[in-house]
Amino acid sequence: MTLRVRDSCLCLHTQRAARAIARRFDDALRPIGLRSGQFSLLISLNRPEPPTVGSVSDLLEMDRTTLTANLKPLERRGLLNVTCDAQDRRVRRLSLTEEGLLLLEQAIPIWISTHDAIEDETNGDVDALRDELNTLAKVARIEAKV
Amino acid sequence: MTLRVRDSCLCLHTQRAARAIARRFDDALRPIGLRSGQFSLLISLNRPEPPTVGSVSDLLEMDRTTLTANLKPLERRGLLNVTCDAQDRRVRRLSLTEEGLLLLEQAIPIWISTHDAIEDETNGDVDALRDELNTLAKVARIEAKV
DNA sequence: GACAATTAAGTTGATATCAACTTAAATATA
DNA sequence: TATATTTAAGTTGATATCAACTTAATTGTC
Repeated sequence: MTLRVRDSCLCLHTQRAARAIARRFDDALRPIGLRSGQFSLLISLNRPEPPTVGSVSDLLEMDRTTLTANLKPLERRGLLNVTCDAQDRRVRRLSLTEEGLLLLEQAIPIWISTHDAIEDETNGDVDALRDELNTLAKVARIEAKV
Repeated sequence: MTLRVRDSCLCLHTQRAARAIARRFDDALRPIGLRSGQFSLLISLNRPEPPTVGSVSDLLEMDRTTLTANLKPLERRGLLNVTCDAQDRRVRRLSLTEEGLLLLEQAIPIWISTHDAIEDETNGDVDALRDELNTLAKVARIEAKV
């Protein structure tokens, strides 16, 4: 029985793939001092309208308090700013600094080459995988609230 | 450009799905005091021959030092034992205790119902997803060593 | 057998993750 | 308008994650 669980558990398999791919991007991004999660976070902030804490944590399927914690080292490095919203003072808006934007520009070519290499090696339908991951995330989220 | 990255990045999408599904299993397993990762770890130990630290961290695609850290709370709770190998004294062998096995038996039905619910909701080919996740993990691992 | 190289695992320090609780502001209701 | 409810976000404490460094034991080479 435990064998069946070990071999079929979607949670285990997703975690395992997530750790492996995160390490791959961590390695690639190390020269510019970013981790994979930090890159994903910065990418999520590059919008015309600075997003709120809640909207970014929803986008990343991440606990709100995790995001708060993750912002701190990036804010210390001057890569982003956290400012109060003018209309609603409960709301915090997250924006990239000039420095953050410059670092992101350095990160993009690294992301492209790393991602291309993984896609090439995968030899599968990457778009289908992405769709299935989105479905999985959505299902897990909705179910948890029922 | 950052939009393309955000929408297509396999790293981001895998992390996101991993967080969502982990929370789902965390919720389900909370009544028996296990997190999803702890459940996966205990499941990995339920073998005739107690596995070594290195073999389990390979199986879970997890850094060896992460596994060392994760063992501690479970060992404190008396769910597993860490013992020296008789042949090679560098090697540590990990085994479930009686208590750990009993807890695992309580966890199995929770896993089944949770996993079934997610599979039902997914409406997709879960086996294909699992295969693609395995490929992704394998590719990321091999590439990193080149 | 002595010593170098390799291998298995632990320690430390920084970031990541989430639950439970708290704070503060906006909104709804009396 | 006063108070209750709701909403957005922060704080604290525990576990999770990994890199860099270290320790200790085995293996290889002379």
